[in-house]
Amino acid sequence: MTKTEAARGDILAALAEVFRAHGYEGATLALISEATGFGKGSLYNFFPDGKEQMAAEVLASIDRWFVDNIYTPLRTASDPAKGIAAMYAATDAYFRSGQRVCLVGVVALGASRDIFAAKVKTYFVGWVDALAAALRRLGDERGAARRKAEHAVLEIQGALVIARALDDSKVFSRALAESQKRLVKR
Amino acid sequence: MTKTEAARGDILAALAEVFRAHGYEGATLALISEATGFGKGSLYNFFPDGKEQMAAEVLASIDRWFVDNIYTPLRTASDPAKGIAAMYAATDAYFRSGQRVCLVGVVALGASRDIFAAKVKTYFVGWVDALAAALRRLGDERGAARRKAEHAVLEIQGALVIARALDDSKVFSRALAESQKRLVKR
DNA sequence: GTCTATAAAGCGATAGAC
DNA sequence: GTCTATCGCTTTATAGAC
Repeated sequence: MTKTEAARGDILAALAEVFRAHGYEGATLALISEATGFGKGSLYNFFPDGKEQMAAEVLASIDRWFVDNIYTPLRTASDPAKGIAAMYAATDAYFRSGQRVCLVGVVALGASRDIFAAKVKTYFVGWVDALAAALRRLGDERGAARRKAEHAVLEIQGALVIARALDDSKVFSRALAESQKRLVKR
Repeated sequence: MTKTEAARGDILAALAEVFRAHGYEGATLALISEATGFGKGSLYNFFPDGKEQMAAEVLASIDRWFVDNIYTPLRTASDPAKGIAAMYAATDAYFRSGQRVCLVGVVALGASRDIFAAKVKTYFVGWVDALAAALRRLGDERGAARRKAEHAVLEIQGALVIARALDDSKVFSRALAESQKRLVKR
């Protein structure tokens, strides 16, 4: 990785936090400028197409992170059950036990969904598919694996909403633990 | 109900749709003016404190609707199982099989959560409590009823995210049906 | 009560100096 | 590359005519 590529990664990480905290509509260039430490001129040098490009690249970088750190390990783990356990652990860490919101989920619920529909779909389909593959390796039939995987991802997104709404991170970690237990057991 | 109270109800309904579609930050007075059919001057005559008051009253009206049409029936149904079935049916109808988003959930995930934290909490606590009361009447022990109720509400919110993300309303209705089955059975 | 006109501030985006 | 200055537009909110 070159030096400028690494710097771009740092900028995308800061951008992601701003979009997470304020949503696409609420993330102003003033907030972005403050969070990244770059003036507007520099930001438009990095992202000629402005805010939309920033969000698109952030979503792409999040998807990349999940592919590398969650989906691929889930598919290639020698023990699928351990792979699933690692997924839940990584998910709890990534979302800071529910104190950090899922930007892709926020975009899915918001008005900007139409602009980023393809990226939103890719993210969730990737998650469901990788989890379903692990469940099949655990012996589940194709349809059951898909259905259970979709439901587990749904539970994670729901847990983020409820944890934020009740302002209680224990709700999130508990929901994840129960989801995992349910997934491996039945 | 007086004539002006009914008119205010109509305005709040139109306001709710705008906030649902664009979020708190994205709901501009221009959009609100178009949706309600009132000029900005009239809007500030109805809501002297502007956008924040509009959203606060919308959230209050949503909570009132859920108390009247979901929480209270859930508590007073002669058959708790039928009360729960009615809740799921009303929920599916209210959210238009997942094509309509939950404004309270959207607010919970967004930056405006801090402003409306109390109202968000009231809404979800009211739902969980009412559902837990029905489950207790079905024979569940106190802790189990609470835990299962919280999980069911979590599933509804998660289903809204996934249905919007995958752009598939079948996902929502199917998730609700499975949630209901799971809740009454075990 | 409802409107139009307008204020004051903030918005995304661009130009141009360095 | 990064900045400051600025454009043109939109934002929330207010004032005042009717």
